[in-house]
Amino acid sequence: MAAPHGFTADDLTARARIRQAAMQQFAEHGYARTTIRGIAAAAGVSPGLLRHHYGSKEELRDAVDAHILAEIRQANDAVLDGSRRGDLGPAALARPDMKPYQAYIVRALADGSPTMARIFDEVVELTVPWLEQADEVRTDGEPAVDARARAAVLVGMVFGVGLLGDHVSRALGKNINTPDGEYVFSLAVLDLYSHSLVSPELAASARHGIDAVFTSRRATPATPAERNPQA
Amino acid sequence: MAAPHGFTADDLTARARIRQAAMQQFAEHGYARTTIRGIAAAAGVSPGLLRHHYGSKEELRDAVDAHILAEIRQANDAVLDGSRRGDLGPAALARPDMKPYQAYIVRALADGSPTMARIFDEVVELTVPWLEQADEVRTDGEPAVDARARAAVLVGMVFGVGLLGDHVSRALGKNINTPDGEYVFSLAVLDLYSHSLVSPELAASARHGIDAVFTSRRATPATPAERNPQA
DNA sequence: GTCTATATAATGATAGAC
DNA sequence: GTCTATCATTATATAGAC
Repeated sequence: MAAPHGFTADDLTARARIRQAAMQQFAEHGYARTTIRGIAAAAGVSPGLLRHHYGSKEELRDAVDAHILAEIRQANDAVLDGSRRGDLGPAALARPDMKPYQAYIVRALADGSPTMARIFDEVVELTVPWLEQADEVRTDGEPAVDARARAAVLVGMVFGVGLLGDHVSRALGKNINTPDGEYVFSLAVLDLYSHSLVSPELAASARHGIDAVFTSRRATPATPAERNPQA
Repeated sequence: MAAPHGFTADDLTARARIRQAAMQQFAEHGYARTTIRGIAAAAGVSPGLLRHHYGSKEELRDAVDAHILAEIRQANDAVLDGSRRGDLGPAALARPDMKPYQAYIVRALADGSPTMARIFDEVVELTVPWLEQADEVRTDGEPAVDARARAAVLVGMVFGVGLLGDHVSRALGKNINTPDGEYVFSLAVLDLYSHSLVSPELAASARHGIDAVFTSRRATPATPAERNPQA
């Protein structure tokens, strides 16, 4: 969000500025390295005021989580009817109206926020039908694992890359937090999504390698049921 | 590693036990939340001994980084001749001999370790020829962005998912740190690698959407040079 | 609602004995 | 090489004035 349209940060109440500053600091530095004093300074208020409005550092975090959850719910209801949600899949996080919360969401996930964990799970649910749609045109037989398992891993990868943005930017030669860098990043993600990265032969070989490793390690071959835990 | 084969933790010098405990604690809790006292307790020594052997918390971190870097170099030289390295691509992290370091590497990346940043960059380099190989059999024209850009994003995703292992495990219904969970995880990753996740039509539509967003935001259409920053 | 001042706890760093 | 004891700093939590 930043400030609502037509208003600057100066127009926000101190309470809102604190929440906003906390979101930014938690997203940038993580919970542990963020200090109450740092948030207060960023919000232009005294440390004491944070306690007055939010009680403690942890309660402030909870308030930020709750606020973002509410914003997401509202954005979802406004932008999407239910029938379109399945179109999004793992790209849900990339929606323009999610942009201000992206960094916070992934950082809070890494920090163990239960609220953001729910978001994660919901995006996994969005992703299942998205993968099932791709499965329909699959030409090389049944998937090795069910769609939910693949969705969990895929969403983990898509969310997780946000935690390594500095490294991706460096390797990319462009900062992915600038419009140019974000553009290249988006195209790269889309290209990776829309193409197979290994040949069927190499995939079969890798599959045998995986089975060999885990069969010997577990001393029993995997059953189909184990490969499809949710089925 | 854990202890070298044939030896238990009790056989290691205190210095080595401290390094080992530090690696484990940094990997599990991150640098900021890990305490000197916590490491000392895990290693079964006094906090003072950490200073004696390593000087400070940050120097201890550097020592862990250097040790892991050396282990990786050694494992690379032992297991691989140069010609085989390109086969690995982003799966380099998944190599069995990298297993003990996986969690530390990705956590240290998120914590900004320059040493692990070098590892990241090297895996990106390993991944470029891997993607170029896939490009050779591509049937739908030139990639939207060059292989290095896609490699950067792909490696970011593969490494990044390790930071959200708890959430992936929950969504998966299996702990990916157990053999069963790791097996399902590996199969899911391979399946995602080896299949296109969106139809060509949907990809083209998404491409138009991306171009529309960034064209309007930047007020100038992207040039081919911008889409291929390293070319 | 907002601030200043202070209490309390945790942590990294240090000194010195064995 | 290893430990105990202590210092200095930082951060959160709290109390009370305006």
